[in-house]
Amino acid sequence: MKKIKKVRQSELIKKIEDNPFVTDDELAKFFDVSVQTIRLDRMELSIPELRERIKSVAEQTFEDEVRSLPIDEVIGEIIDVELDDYAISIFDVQKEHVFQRNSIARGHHLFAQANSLAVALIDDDLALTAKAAIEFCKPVRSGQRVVSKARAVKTDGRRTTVEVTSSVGKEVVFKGEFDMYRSSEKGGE
Amino acid sequence: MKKIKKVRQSELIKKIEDNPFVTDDELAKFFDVSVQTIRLDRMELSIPELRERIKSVAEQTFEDEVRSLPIDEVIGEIIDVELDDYAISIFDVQKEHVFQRNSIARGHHLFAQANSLAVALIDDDLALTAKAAIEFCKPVRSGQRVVSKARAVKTDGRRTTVEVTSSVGKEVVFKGEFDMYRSSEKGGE
DNA sequence: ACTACTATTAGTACCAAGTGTTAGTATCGG
DNA sequence: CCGATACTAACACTTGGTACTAATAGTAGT
Repeated sequence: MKKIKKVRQSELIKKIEDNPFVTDDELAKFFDVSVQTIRLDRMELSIPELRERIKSVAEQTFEDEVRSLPIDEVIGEIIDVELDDYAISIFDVQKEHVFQRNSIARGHHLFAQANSLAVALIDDDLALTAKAAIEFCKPVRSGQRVVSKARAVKTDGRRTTVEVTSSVGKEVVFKGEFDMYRSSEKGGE
Repeated sequence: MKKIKKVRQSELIKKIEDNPFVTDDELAKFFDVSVQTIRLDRMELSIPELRERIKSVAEQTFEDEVRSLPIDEVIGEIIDVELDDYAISIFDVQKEHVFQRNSIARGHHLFAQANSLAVALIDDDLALTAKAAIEFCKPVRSGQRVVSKARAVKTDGRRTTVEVTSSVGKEVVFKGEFDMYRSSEKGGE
């Protein structure tokens, strides 16, 4: 005997979630009902048609791709910099930067903001991070704006120590000490 | 005067790459030619139709999602994991991960691989990085494959210390000690 | 000037995967 | 047995195309 409506509909949901690329026709054959019944089910469950499903999946990807491009360029926006002295950047935490489960920002984004700020601070063509000691003081959530402040505290030949503090409002969320390496010794200016 | 064919076609490619969701009709209006001309152009350039474009974008996402479903949001590809013990991931450094000037991988990518591996290693819904001490031992370049190995070395209540070592071939390029926090204490097994 | 050729436009038939609507049939509970 | 719910069927219409044919405009070659 055929499955009862409720059962079919709940299985339909799973089926479509599992493979959003399935057509009404295929579903009809699978459940051994008419295409119309599948359509009615979709109506009742307000599941959009195949093309809309595919489109929305594609739109997600596309937006993600577009948004993750500039991540490599500069993480956060540098709003002030005095080379070999201090630098400030801001970074707006958005949905794509957080864990889906708990909407807490993934550590590497905060690290990336601080690290790239430390790199930007060094007045040299080739600045690399040699070591770092970091601390994630408080979780950061989607929608929050992180202000990162970097300060060069010590320079010794090709090594520069940079201290970075990131805050949301007045609360410190991240602290790091970056040991930076440069290709040439700091020239006297 | 209208643009010559060659020009239109090269712009058409950009236009579609830029926004794969554009219809022939919209393109026809944009270039002020007939829909048929756009279709002929697509044929010549072997650009698939709207739905196929969208579908292929969606398929990518879907495949990606499937791959990262259980081990959510990891940088690099996890190839082995034993929860609360060890984990291994690989990460292929590509052009977009390096500084343009010197083609050396940006630190935060190596950090991200190590950090997300440390997160994946923790057998808990909510794993966060509290502190980390890291060292970039050797520059990594575009095209190289970084193998990252994480090992849980100490667990004390909600704190777990994870040691991560990343190598290219036999050479260690990154070392890190991550102090991870979990939402619930590790259950005795 | 005539021909050849390219680029463009127009129009037709067709397809997939639907929507929206109306109508008819089955089946089950009370 | 009646009526509600569930299901099926049929038809017109929509989008965004493919595939094909035919007509036209402009340009170059000889």
